[in-house]
Order: sequence, then C-alpha cells, then structure tokens
Amino acid sequence: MISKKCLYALKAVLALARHQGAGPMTIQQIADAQEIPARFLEAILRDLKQNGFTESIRGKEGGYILARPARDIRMGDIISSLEGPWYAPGPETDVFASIWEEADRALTEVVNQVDFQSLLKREDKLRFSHTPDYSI
Amino acid sequence: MISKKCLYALKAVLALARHQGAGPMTIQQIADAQEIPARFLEAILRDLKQNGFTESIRGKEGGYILARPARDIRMGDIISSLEGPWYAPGPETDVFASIWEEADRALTEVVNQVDFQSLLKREDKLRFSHTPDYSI
DNA sequence: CACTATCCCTATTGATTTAGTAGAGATTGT
DNA sequence: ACAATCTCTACTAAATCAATAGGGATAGTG
Repeated sequence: MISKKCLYALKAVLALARHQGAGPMTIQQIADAQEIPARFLEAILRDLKQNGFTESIRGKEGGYILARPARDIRMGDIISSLEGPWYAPGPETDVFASIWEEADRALTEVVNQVDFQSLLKREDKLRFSHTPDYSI
Repeated sequence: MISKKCLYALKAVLALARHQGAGPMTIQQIADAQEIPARFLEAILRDLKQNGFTESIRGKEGGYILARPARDIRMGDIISSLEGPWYAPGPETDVFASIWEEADRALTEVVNQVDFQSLLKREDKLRFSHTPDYSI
C-alpha cells in the first residue's frame, strides 16, 4: 500500500507547483491547502529538499519552492525517492524475480509519464467537471 | 513491498503445482521444499484454501493439493487474494486517483499473464541454465 | 479401540514500520 | 529586539508483519 507520507509528498509538490512563481509557500500554507498534519509535513518537505525537489528559504518571509519547473518533476521521481523499492531484488534467482522486475517496469512507466505540470492541467479539468453550474 | 506471506504463498502453490498428480503434499513437505516456517505456512495454506486455490485432506496420509490445474491459477490471483489492494480507492476524486488506477491495471496485467504451469516451465529453464556442466 | 500423523482453530508475541508529536535551535526580515 | 519561519533530534502510540504456541478434530492403521 502506498504510504500516507508519499501521498502527502505528492500533494505538497502539487501545491507548490500551483504556487510556482508566486514566492515561497510556508509549511503551514501547504498543510492547510492539502490537509496534511503540519509537523509531519515538515519532515516530508525536508526529505523532498534532500532529494533535490524543493528548496527552502529560511527566516521570516521564508518557505518552500520547487527546485525546478513542475514540468520537470514526475510523480515517479517523488515516489521512488520516498518509498523503497516495492520488491526486494535479492541475490536469489528464483522464478519470480523476472516477473517482479517486469511489474516494476510497468509501474514505473505509468508514474513516470505524469509530470506535475500535467497534473495541474488534470486537476483543472477535474475541478471544472465537478463544479456545479448554477446559471440559468 | 511485497509481503513474505505472499511470497511464501506463491512458493507453496508452485511446490504444489510441481507435485500435482502425485497425491497430497504435507505442510511439512512444502515447508522443507521451499524453506518456509512450517507453522506460518500452515496459516497461509488455510488462507489459500479459503480462497479456493487449494484443497486439504485431513487425517493420516493427508495434506494439500491444488484445487484446479496449475494452468488455471495465475500469480495475480494469489497476490490479490492475500495482499490488500496496493492503493486505497477512497471516495475522494483527487488528481491522483486515476493514475493509481492505471498503475494498478498495469501491475495486474503483468501478474495475470503468468500462470503456474508457465512458472514450472520457467523454473525448469532457469535450473537448466544454472546447472554447472562438468562434462568434458 | 488405541495410536499417530495429519490438518484446523484461536490466541499470543516480538520486531518493525507508520504516522505522527514535542521541544529546542538556527536564520532572516522588520 | 522580535517574530515568523525553517531545522534537527528525539520520542511515542498504533498498526502491521512474521511468526510461535497450544490445543482440538479427523482419518487411516494395527
């Protein structure tokens, strides 16, 4: 099962992507926007920073920004940096090994095809289709 | 990460597939063949039975057999019966939901293409290619 | 019938991971 | 100096995982 930590990280990066160009976002802002426990998010953002996805500005007026354009960050990048590999590539060469590898490739291919720019677009479309239309 | 329980289950079914037609295999035999803790395997085989993959014969001369031909049992069947879904299909329709679904499909497709008859074949080939050849 | 090898069921345990929380420190703009 | 921010280490409660334990039920055999 995909961990909450990873889900939170994805949401946080999405929030930062949406905010890109508008200065840094504080942990609290991200936490509020995405309903993530702030103290937990703090640790997650530190991880993301260590992995080169975000940069931080300290002190007053500080916060987090994306280290590169949303277009250049893929879901798969975030996931694989936070989750360990989902199967153990042990030294034993049993029958299953090659299948785990193939499954891993299939999974990776899907999440690597989605960058955060396209996620923003997807989100916009979703919002559009879910917003009730009260006009007459 | 794929659980040991699931790995053990796959190995157990593989052992039963190899033994098919030769009467029931005891828990202990399977445990020995696949290096699985016998008491743990016991619980796993009960699960497999409940899910319709194996049948058991009680009493002396008893043991486990596959409930259907190896050809008709796929890796994916075993996995999805033992592991919960690897992502939580919640009611929230966020941007990620459709991607998790796609990833799930990709994964399922891989493991559903492999049945235990073909695993036996693969294993034979592996053995062949790994057996040192001492002839001169 | 007694015996023994087997599966069957419930409960318990120890280790690890997950999902946070707490408290104090360092940095920066005003 | 002050306040708002990030930074770091440590701690904890709950859940899950990987078994283990102790009987019970069943069936073949002499």
